[in-house]
Amino acid sequence: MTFDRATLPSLLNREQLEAVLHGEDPLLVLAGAGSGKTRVITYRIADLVRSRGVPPWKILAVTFTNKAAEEMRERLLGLLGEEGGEVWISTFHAAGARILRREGEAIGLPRSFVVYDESDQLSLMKRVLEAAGYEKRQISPGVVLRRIDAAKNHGLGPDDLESEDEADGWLVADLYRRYQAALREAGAVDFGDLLLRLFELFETAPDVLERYRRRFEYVLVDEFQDTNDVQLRLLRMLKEDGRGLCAVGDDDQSIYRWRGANVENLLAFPEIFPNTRIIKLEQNYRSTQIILDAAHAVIAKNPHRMEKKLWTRNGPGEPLGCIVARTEREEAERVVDRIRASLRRGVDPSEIAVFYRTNAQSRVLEEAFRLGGVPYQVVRGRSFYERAEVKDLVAYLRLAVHPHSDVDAARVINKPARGIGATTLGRLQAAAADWGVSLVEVCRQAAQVPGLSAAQQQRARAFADLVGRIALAAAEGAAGDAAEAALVLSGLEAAYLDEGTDEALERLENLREFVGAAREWDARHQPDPDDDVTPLAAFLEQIALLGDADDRVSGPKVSLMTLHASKGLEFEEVYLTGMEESVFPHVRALGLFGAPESLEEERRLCYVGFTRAKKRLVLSLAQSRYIFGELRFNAPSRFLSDVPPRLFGLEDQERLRPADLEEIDEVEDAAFDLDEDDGFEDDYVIDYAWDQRPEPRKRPKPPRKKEREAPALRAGMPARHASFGVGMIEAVDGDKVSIRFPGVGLKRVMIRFLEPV
DNA sequence: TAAGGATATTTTTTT
DNA sequence: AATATCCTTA
Repeated sequence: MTFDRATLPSLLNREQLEAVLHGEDPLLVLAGAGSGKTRVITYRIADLVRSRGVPPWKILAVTFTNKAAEEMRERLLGLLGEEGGEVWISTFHAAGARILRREGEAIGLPRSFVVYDESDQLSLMKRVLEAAGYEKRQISPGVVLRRIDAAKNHGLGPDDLESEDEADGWLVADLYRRYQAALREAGAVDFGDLLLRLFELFETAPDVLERYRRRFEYVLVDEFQDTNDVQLRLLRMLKEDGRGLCAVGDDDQSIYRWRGANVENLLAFPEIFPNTRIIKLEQNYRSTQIILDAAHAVIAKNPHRMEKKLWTRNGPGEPLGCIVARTEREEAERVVDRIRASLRRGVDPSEIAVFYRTNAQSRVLEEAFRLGGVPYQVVRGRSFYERAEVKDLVAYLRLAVHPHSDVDAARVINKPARGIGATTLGRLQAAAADWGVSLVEVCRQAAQVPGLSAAQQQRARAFADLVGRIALAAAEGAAGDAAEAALVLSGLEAAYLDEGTDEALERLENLREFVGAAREWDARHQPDPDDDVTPLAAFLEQIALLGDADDRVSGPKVSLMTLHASKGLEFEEVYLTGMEESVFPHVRALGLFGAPESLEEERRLCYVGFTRAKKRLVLSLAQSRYIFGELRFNAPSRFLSDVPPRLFGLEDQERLRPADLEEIDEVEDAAFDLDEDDGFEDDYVIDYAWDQRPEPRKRPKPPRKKEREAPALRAGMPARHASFGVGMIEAVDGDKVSIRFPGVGLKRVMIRFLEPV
């Protein structure tokens, strides 16, 4: 597939075509869900390059997630071939990191700076609080960090906070200053800094700004409704008059207000940049009319929005589905049952998704999927790199690149245990504060530290030594070699092997997988001659910014994710779970807790969720659910009653009553023949479940595990199976039993999937 | 100093 | 329910 301008009219509708061919004046594309905005952006870039002779490296395309960037890059490669790879496509944050890496020395940022993620920030803030002499109980590091982060998103420094009317502004300002100083000492930046310090760079070094101004002749920004104030400021610096700037967005899909996103940026775009051409894309190519009507019914209740209504030629489609369960467990099981029915009908598992409001809801769902033997995949941003053992190894590697990173040093100084406990660490940290040097440096000069015994001095020196040796290995080789060296030299490998428990071996397995990921990265990335950064430093940056490298998923699977993670994706079948007041909309958006604006954001989130579905949308709820380990009874979500009953197939009714939902639910279950036995489970489902790699994080308590693994079962005993219900055992054979379920017939199933009655 | 148990605290969403 | 933190004991 290559690009040819002449074919565009046959590929695009009138508005899309206009957006693609539009000239240099600022352009704002208001693109409803599923209206083909990625298509517009990619074709516009292709047209700039092929028809208008713009060198690809003069184009910057900014996306909101790394996933979106990846997808766009692929599409461009398809349209433009190799040249497509020369377009700069990345998130704002990744672009910031890249520019700071090259130019940051102008504002005192070392070339090898590390990017701190949330947990790094937290440990740093804890240390800051301690050093500042605040009582631990009085100030929560998390709260302070949230305040600082909010300030950074608005482009505010400590001084700006001091003048705020908030009574504790001075306190936050004080901690903000100390926190920044600590980051600077560690040679680190946090997420907010990637933007804010870029701004600082452009302000202090006009020549640098000028270079990038000239370089980025065309800038395209996707998901513009979710940009924050600093991002807008950066754009205004790069494109003062807006010429060559194209923003694409949808105010109805703004769901990151809590992170500093400001819809006003989108609404005010035409005023900020004079001569803006506005193009609306309202034809939807993704969903059925029923799904669009449902989404519209929910979003229309928001007062402040640019009125637009999506339409489609796809036809009405089938009515919405509905599940009313008694408990969250039952909800999960019923969702899985319906999915199994769909799979039997031949729907591709990768075309099915289950959404939820909070990550915590995934646990029960995962269990149900595992028990039901349906292949699934949790789409989580960065779970792998958040595992404790992986973070440990990363800490060693970051120390190798940057020995000043005290957070990392403190993390691994006694990992594996090498006799440097809390007391010794405290003394070392005190000395580091006194002398104004890093923890590793203090360790090197341990003899000078007051109060250390000879043995402790020796251990501390050995640690400094270790860091040096890993650094040596890292300087020479690729990221993979460095990771391997860290794993072995640190003693982590030996310690896990020594421990020898299943858990330890699993952690070690994760670390080996990490080494593998590093090697794979080495193979795929040739060093950028511009950057003069070691492969290891580049790899570390990539894992700080980017999530799980787990996109090399094997085989088709059902996707589980939060509503936020679903943005930009589409599936034939979508299950939206937890449709209950105070789950969705979330408690914190309701009544006492939330401002009215947060309820509006929940509504937009619902709109986003609905519009992911192409053909079938099922809404589910549980009448009772454990929250914080406490049983709660929640009313059905207000979003359910916003949906006109006719969309559920109830023709002659004005309003939806709770009882109606249950009725629809029952009718549907019957329609799907959920009890049908067609051998599907045996061939596909159950075996698969047995293969599935266990989730490392979940380790059932030993007594329960035992019971699960080997219940004492004999012929004649009853047992319960998650999907088939209670049946009578007829024969036991190794780890399988033959068991007869009423209405299902005789089945051979793994004992593991049975529960005693 | 390390390990294990009791107790407090937490969860909205993520670059 | 699951974790982080504190506290006791060996």
